[in-house]
Amino acid sequence: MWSFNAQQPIYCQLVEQFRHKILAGEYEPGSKVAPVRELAQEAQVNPNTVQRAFMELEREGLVFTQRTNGRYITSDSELIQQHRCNVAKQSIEEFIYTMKQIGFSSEQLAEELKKYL
Amino acid sequence: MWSFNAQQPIYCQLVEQFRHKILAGEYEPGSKVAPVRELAQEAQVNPNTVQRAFMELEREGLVFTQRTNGRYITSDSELIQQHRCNVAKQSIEEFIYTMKQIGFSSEQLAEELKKYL
Amino acid sequence: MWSFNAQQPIYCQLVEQFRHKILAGEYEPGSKVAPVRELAQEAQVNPNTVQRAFMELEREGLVFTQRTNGRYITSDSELIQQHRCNVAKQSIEEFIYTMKQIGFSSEQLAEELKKYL
Amino acid sequence: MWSFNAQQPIYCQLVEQFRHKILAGEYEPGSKVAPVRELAQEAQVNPNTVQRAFMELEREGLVFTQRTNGRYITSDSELIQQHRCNVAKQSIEEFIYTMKQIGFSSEQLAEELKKYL
DNA sequence: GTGGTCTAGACCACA
DNA sequence: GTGGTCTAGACCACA
Repeated sequence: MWSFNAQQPIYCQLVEQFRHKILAGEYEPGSKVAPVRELAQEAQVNPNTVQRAFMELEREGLVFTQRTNGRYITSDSELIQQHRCNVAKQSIEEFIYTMKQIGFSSEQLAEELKKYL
Repeated sequence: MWSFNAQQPIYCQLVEQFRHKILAGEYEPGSKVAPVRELAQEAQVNPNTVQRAFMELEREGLVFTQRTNGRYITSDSELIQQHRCNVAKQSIEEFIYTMKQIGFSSEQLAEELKKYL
Repeated sequence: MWSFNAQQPIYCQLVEQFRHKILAGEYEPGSKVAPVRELAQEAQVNPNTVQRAFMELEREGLVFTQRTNGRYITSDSELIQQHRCNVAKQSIEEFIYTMKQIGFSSEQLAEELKKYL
Repeated sequence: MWSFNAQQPIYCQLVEQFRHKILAGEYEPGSKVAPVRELAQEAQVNPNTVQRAFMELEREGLVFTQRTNGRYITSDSELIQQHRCNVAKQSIEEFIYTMKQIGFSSEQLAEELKKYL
């Protein structure tokens, strides 16, 4: 379930995967997150690395900590929507940028995409 | 003309930008490449960094060195086409992967993309 | 009425808020304090947490327990005055310390303060 | 020169002290910051702890990293001014809040402050 | 039991 | 040489 590449820091990949699960609703708003140590074991990484990933997600407001009680996914579904739109936008823009850079027109790009959908 | 972010090694960003210019035909097949020192000055980076970028492009076959005479873009336009398809494919797959991960269906994804084209 | 931040232990915030109410005379000297369970419910915290806050206030002498009869605010108004002066002093010194640290002179500090009074 | 209390995490105290030195101009805008390892030894803490403090300062934009070359204080003196005003404002508001809470009027507060200036 | 902090130490990429 | 990442492991406060 958890796999990492060597190009990017593990904690960054953790952040991205957690974030996407939250944005997809796979982790339900308001639900409790598994303990750091448990996730660490599951993902086969050090608890500190998971901790660091959550620091970032908390900064983004997608997750919050209840002292001594554990972590929770935000219940603010509007915030989740906002983040989802942002990630989508960024993903689309990066995609278009690359395709144009290697010489695809808007039409060719859309045409090419269809083959993979 | 040359700009770099701090997240990624500069030489990687150079490779990507050179590659895209080759694949887009901006650097013509068979044409001579400017000397490393010149490019280094132009991009405001260390010549070693440009050197390292070319090592990668040579490994990919997009560029070759003629001893004592300088570097050239490959004339093998089929190879260029292949690379162009690969980059497009990879870009498309990564795009689709991310969008699906955050809960977009194929239709929604295509719909959303249209807004930005 | 009771609100807490996540940066500081709740019992510390309770201590501070109780103390300030005593020092301001909002809780009258010699008056009876509401039962721990009641306060806990009112503040939406665990009774143990309120208990711990009172232990600290008792250590400071601002509150005392009459076995089986409940807790009372001290009647020693001189002690209250002393504490009030201490808190004020500490607050002032910390304020001046910070302002000087970021480069405000005594005059600038006083000037700046006026804007907010 | 570097001293820490036990109430607050060391990395937070480091952040605060670095920040104040930047805001006071003690660390000049654009100047190079000593290497993490050096600062760690100077402050008698682990390099990771210093590292963590800088992560926060970078997030605030007061400091930036030049890959493999070291860290620098921001040259954006307007940003520094903004932060300085913010810290001052927060410090003043907290000071006023506490003093009022323990029963000082604006006049009494100003009066009391004078004694310490 | 939960998260938070800190250390010692290793290893890596970059330039 | 510089910063960045990661691990193992210890210890703490809180509730």
